[in-house]
Amino acid sequence: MIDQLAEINELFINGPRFYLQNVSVDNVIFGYHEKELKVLLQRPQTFTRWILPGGFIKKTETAESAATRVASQRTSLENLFLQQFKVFSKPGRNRDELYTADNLKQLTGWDIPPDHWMLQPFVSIGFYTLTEFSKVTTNGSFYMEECTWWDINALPALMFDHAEIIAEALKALRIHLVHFPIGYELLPKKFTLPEIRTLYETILEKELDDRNFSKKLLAAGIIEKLDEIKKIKGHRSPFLYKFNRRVYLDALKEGMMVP
Amino acid sequence: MIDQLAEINELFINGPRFYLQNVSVDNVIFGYHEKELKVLLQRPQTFTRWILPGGFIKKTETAESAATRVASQRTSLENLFLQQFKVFSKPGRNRDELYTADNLKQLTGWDIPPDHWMLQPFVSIGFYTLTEFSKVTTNGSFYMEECTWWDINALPALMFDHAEIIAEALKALRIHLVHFPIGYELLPKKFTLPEIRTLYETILEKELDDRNFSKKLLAAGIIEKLDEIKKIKGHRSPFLYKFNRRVYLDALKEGMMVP
DNA sequence: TCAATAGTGTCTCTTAGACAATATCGC
DNA sequence: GCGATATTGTCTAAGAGACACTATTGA
Repeated sequence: MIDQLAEINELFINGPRFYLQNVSVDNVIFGYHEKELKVLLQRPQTFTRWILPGGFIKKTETAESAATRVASQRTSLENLFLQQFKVFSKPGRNRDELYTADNLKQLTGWDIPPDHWMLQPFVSIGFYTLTEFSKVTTNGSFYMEECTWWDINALPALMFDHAEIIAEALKALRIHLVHFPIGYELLPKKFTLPEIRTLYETILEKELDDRNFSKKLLAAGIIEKLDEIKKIKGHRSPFLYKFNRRVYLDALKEGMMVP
Repeated sequence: MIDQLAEINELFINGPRFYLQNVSVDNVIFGYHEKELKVLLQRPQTFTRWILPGGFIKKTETAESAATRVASQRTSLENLFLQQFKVFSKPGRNRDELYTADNLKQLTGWDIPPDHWMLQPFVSIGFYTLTEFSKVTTNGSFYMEECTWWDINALPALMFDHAEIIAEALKALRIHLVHFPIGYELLPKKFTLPEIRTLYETILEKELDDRNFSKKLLAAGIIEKLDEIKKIKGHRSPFLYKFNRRVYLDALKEGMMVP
């Protein structure tokens, strides 16, 4: 916490010395767990609306490192693979009636002049990633009262253009999903066919034919059947499968159509 | 020219007031003409290496408008559709042994202090577009001695990380090409089958089967055969075709596999 | 008639997508 | 046996890709 406080002081006071100005990163961290797709949002203590986890880029790091750093400061997630998907640059995009010098002063205790660098226009580089949200512990940063998951279909009121950023990230995720396999980081080592199919169905918000779906993944060699079943009460127990890591990674590189 | 000079003065002196700092746009403008794929580059008067047409973003415009503005300042191209493809942010990416305060002073006549805002680190938003290069007249900007087309396979020495930006843009263009039709802005209203096939072959740097290629475009309805031929000396004259604009635009929206 | 290029059809193989009956488990 | 869910195969249609001969023009 000391470190974090020191970093925040540095940010407010010495920001322009260490950080790039007029550019930020915003992370859309999608979390999946048991048929639900969620997004990680945070709310600064004194604000009534929510924001994406985001931050500024140090002069000594890439945008990707900045996005990864921001994500791991807010959550227990290390080494997330965050993917650039779009730059948002509409003039006025980071003006918001809540985001004023007064409110920032109230939030931080610092005296923020109206021309403070953080109140300047910013273009934001959007990143997204997909993770298993039950594994994530969120640690709200110093000024953040809350940092929690929200269902993708029931988002709270957001600040700035962050609703638009989430919408664009979802579009990007779905396009990505159709061309590349997903699931390696999201499912347990051993999983069932209904589990992986439901994952796809949840993200795409449409039903997939069970026969065709498994046929395709098996034919491609992406997943392999194990000699075990998962005990489930009340009905037939499903077989377990595992990813073939090599084929999976090849498909990631080369691309393939999935659903 | 007066306008341009005024703008450049404003840029050097009042840059931080009107322009975003630490962010720029760089345009990879691909030009196609008769089996050749080229890239538009410029060279500042006193420099020995080349750069991409690029510039800064005004606080009152989007990154897209900035890219379009820059492109139309350097060429006769208005309303180009420039496509964001990646942000480049490696620390030190815009350091270059040629790009020093001294050299900038020599180039511009202005007294550039070593901590001038243009010498600060910049992340750059990469845009690309594809155009017919025979239609383009280049007007080098004030400090640019030359602004010319270079063959994609014989690029000159470049400054900064611009060689990498071009390589990434080409990757993006090729992926785009496989999923969406191109050619509308690149070919004359009436064109022949060999012409459009050669366009694809040039960009992809591989041969396409002439029968399958035409079959596909015709079956999709993207192009339509006309009742005219193009007179060519020395051998059989090819038929002319035109795009079906509606189908073409639909394919642009929906995506399709082309080659 | 030759050189150069354009035009065109068929076959095979793979894949996408539609579709429904049977198996297992726990109660 | 029943309720709940998992598993699995076949058929058809469309598309991808391989492949080679004929047509036209002008010199």
